[in-house]
Amino acid sequence: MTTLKDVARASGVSVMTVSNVINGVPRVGTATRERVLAAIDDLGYEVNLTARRLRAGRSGTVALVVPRVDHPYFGELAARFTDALAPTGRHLVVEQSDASKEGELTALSQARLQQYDGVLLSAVGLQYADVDRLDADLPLVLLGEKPMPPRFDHVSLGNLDGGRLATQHLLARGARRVLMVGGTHGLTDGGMADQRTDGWRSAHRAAGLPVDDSLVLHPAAFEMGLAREAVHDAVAAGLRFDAVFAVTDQVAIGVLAGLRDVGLRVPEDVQVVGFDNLAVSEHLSPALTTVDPSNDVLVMHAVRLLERRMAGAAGDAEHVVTPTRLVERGSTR
Amino acid sequence: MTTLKDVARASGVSVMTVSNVINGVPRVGTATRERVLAAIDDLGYEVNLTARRLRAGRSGTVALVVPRVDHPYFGELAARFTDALAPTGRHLVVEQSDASKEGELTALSQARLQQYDGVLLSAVGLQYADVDRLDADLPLVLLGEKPMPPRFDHVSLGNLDGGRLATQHLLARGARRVLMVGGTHGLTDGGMADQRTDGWRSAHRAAGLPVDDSLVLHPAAFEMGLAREAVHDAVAAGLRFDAVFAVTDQVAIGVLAGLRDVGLRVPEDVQVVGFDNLAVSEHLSPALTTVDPSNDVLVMHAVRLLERRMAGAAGDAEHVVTPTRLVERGSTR
DNA sequence: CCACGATGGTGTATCGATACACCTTCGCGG
DNA sequence: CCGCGAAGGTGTATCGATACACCATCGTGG
Repeated sequence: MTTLKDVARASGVSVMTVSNVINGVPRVGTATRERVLAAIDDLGYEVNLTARRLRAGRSGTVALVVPRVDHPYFGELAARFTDALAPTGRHLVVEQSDASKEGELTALSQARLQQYDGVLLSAVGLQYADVDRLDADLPLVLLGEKPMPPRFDHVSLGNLDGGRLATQHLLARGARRVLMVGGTHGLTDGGMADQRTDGWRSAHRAAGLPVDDSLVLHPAAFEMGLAREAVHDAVAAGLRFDAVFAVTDQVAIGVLAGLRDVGLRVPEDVQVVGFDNLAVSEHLSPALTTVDPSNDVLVMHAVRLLERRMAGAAGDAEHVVTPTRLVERGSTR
Repeated sequence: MTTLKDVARASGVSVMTVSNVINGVPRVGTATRERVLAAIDDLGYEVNLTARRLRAGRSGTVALVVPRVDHPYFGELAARFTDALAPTGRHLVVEQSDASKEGELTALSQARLQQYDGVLLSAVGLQYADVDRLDADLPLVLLGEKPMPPRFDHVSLGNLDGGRLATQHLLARGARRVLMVGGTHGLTDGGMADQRTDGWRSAHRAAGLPVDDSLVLHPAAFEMGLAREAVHDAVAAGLRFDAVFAVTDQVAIGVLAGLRDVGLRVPEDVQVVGFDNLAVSEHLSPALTTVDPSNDVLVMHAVRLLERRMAGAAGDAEHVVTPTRLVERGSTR
């Protein structure tokens, strides 16, 4: 492995001069610079980022911590962040927090996160205490909906509004019994599902309709297969409904499959609304009506806030909630 | 920030003893060990991974480089690798190579990759020369189908077999004009699409049927929206076909949508087969018949080969191709 | 009763790049 | 012709952890 020293020797200057050339410090003469650049090219020298990071403190890298990237929502989010960070000259790496060895949250350890200039941390699946343990002076922006230590900047989606929007839409289209798949009964962790379910409740109240908690189905996880089964079970149990609000598009995909399995037509027999507006949703059969949570706004704010912290700003934490918007497609009338 | 020195001072021992405690070196007395651990706990000390990496060489981290994680195939792959690496005590981070600033392949630079103990590099979207530039002694396993420098271990999917399998299945089910969406005309880069298209050709020849290249549609990218439009255009142009082999499930989703748009029924009018067996595919309407490329086998081999290199093995590079398997669902008869 | 091995612990150089203070040399104004 | 500032360049300490050689103490077998 070639180091600064090798380049210095090869070009007959000191290591500092080589370092200065690499970092574009202007105090190097043109002839010298060229000699050094030639030597770098010659030896195929590349800077050791680990050493630079240790000495200079900066790494040029930002981490995005999400539960798993095989959930399309997080995959799409990661790609958005990558694009948003590219113009700033910083590089994004993705860490998955669900993949813990023996329940240890390795991805979340202070030691690991400290390697980065900044961290975008999706709060989904994390506990308040885990996050509270983190150093306050690590540039960190929280994403997602869980209640989290207020000392951190926090950007979240408009879950309450979105849940209300989705449900209102169904009610306005004539639905009277709106199944909430992936909802929660009462407050659990104050997270995404709680908030979206609250929106569902709130829309019922606003319309002067009763809130029937037996319509709230809570599968063990927000996965397509489980949602599909939940629909089978509900129908088998004789539960009557004329619409479904699925807590995520992912769940909605399972719901659409489940309804098809039991011979119910969408939107004629049952209307369906999702949440997230995944890329795949407009290509489903039928195309999925869904709540668009303005991920672009989320990303924009998160990057802005993180840049501010990385630049050393110490001010109060900012808490942002994105606007939501209903995207009407074929799964509702 | 607290360092080893602080802990040493607080517990009245040398930094080396603290280091030995942290690394579980057995030459530390029980009483001392406990005193040190107490001090660590007290001060909230966490090891500086950057310093450790610089000195000790190891980082405990493996990078997976994929084009983008918003493509479900890569998202699912990343999650699989994360799970496969967890038992080895190593940590996975995901880098995206498509996100280049001004066309620069930052994720692929030697400097960046050298930070990791090992690298799993998806060759999709990379050039031979880019990869050839990399140091041979970096533990690296190539994934994917492009022709790449043979000095690296390389695990790829059985694209040729899979393409043949898919097409054979369609022909066996009575199809006579199989549209290949996302195929290529002749050899382009020897990559995934070329190989799958070859499989399509090969199946035709094996069945004694003519190979009609006008049936090969090549959208600009393997995206749902473009595939959907490609189907519209083909139908509008009067192209006749009774089946579609989509180069990926992602493309197949677009194809299903496109066929629905123009009023063609699947599988009655047109049968469809995809490739990848994404999680979503079994929940589509109709459920998608697809080629399962044994990603678990891919992951297993890749991890095995990488471990071998990280352990210092120097032997010849191994090249593995995974077996493929057809998963029959509702999109074929 | 001494030599020697086991046990427990320490000092120092080092990984590679960079911050910072300092040193030359040269041109030019007074 | 001297002094001073600018331009170009260098030496050294340092970031934090670890490898390695070395040191001290003590128990025990010959």
